[in-house]
Amino acid sequence: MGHVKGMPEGFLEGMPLVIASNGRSAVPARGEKVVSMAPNTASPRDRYRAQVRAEIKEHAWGQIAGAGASALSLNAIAKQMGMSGPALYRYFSSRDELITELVTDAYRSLADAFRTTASDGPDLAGLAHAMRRWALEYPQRYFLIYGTPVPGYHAPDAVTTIAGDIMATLLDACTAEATEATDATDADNTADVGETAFDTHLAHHRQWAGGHPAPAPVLRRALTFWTRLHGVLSLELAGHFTGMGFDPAQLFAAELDGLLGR
Amino acid sequence: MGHVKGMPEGFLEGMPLVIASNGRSAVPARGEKVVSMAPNTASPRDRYRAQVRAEIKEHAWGQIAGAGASALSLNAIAKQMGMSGPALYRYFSSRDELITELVTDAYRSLADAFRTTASDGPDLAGLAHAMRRWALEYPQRYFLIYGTPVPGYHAPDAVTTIAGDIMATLLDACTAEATEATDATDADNTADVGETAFDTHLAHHRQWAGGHPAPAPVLRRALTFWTRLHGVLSLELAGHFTGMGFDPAQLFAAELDGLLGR
DNA sequence: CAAGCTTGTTACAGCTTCTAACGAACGCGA
DNA sequence: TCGCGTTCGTTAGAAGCTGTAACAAGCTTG
Repeated sequence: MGHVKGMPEGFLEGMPLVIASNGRSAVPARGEKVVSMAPNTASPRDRYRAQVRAEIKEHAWGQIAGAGASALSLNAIAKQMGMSGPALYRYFSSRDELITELVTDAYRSLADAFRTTASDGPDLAGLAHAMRRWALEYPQRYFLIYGTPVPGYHAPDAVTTIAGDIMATLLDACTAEATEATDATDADNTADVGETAFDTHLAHHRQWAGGHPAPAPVLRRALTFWTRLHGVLSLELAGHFTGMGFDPAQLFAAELDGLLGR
Repeated sequence: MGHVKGMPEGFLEGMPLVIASNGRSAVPARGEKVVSMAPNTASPRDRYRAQVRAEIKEHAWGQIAGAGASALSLNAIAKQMGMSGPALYRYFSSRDELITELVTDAYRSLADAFRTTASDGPDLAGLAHAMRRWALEYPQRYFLIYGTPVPGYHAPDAVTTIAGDIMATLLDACTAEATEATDATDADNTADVGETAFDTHLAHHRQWAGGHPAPAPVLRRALTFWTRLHGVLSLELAGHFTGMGFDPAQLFAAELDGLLGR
């Protein structure tokens, strides 16, 4: 009900508002409706618009969790919200735009989880566990980021920026680990890790580090961390271990142990 | 043209037949039409049916390569083949059944690539390179197997069987490597690999090995091989390295080097 | 040859995305 | 306070999809 004709009466008080404590997190916690604090000075109409957009995205996440991103239906979302299908196109110009927003939010969510963890000190093991915790809590978001790509699709600038943030956090932690290691032992024995051929290749192809001062072996370490954790995590989330009997958590822990040098 | 009304006249000579040399491979090479050798005694109708099914699958692979599995359209395939939409339902009872077939074929294709490689001797490095070669040649098949899962979907028995075959091949290679290592050095120093906590866990949860006699450390090695290679490969195929500048092949080689003990 | 099975056709229901035209409510400026 | 433009939600409809039903025509087997 509610929406009979035209804009719903009293739309400002019509929905429970939750002011986001963290100004960055664009992905609401389960069941909450969030309006960012920054555009508090915005016009009522803008606030209502942001509100509806957030509600649409929430229903979208619900649908994705239930049947995957490919089954996302704007029409179904509209019905759930008690309005007609075409009304949603006032808020998202197309289904693709909505999905792009969800992808961006997923990246932001992961970046937030990483940054939050790293704020308690740059610790690779903590980052790894944060990664797994986040992935298990939001598998849909994980697959939106790391799942099957759409052949024609090209990610917008926003996500490449956020992906850079995530990588920077990881590089910070790897750098901290490296300096810590050289502090613990004597100087100049960093070479005991072994300079590989790929390290020298990386030294010449490091623009992806975005100005991060980490030396090539540290870049390589970050890449290895990323690929190995993704290897176990993605297979676990996709259910490839389900029929196998062992505990994926223990496999993850074992892989992390290997990464941290036993 | 061709199809005007009813079954096309002279359908037996209507299409170029290629008799499969390998009786197992259900996935045809690019641009070929394959009919298995075994049901050569089948009725002409059956042969025609298999022929059309294969042609449908070929067009399906083309569509998947172009726009992803979610964009696969039976109607579009029918048009490409010059017949009406509902006609396809004589060959596949639903879109899901077609996709399931494609998934099964993808598994079979990977299993064939593995088996072929292993027939030249059980060599882990060779298996790894075969994996990457296959994945780069058929990224769509890789993502059909290891990509984003559909929440409700449960794989049919056929694919779990084939997945078991793949794992068996990998376990064979890992076993060969282990015995080779113990032959090279003296006896009873297998312990220098280090028995991890996860090894003992695996020793108690090994039914997934399907009766393979490999000891727990070998099981663990197979798992590690699988997850690490998948980690680099899936990120490469999904394009997560594209903007980064370095050569994915070298990252893969480096990871493989690490896996093989430098 | 004749009966039956198989395959193709068109028509249609019901879903989807998305556009177009319209009316009503909001809210800002005068 | 009043009015007018903007925004929003509506219905109608095009074009596409999956999948079903009814029917026509040809192969194939008794």
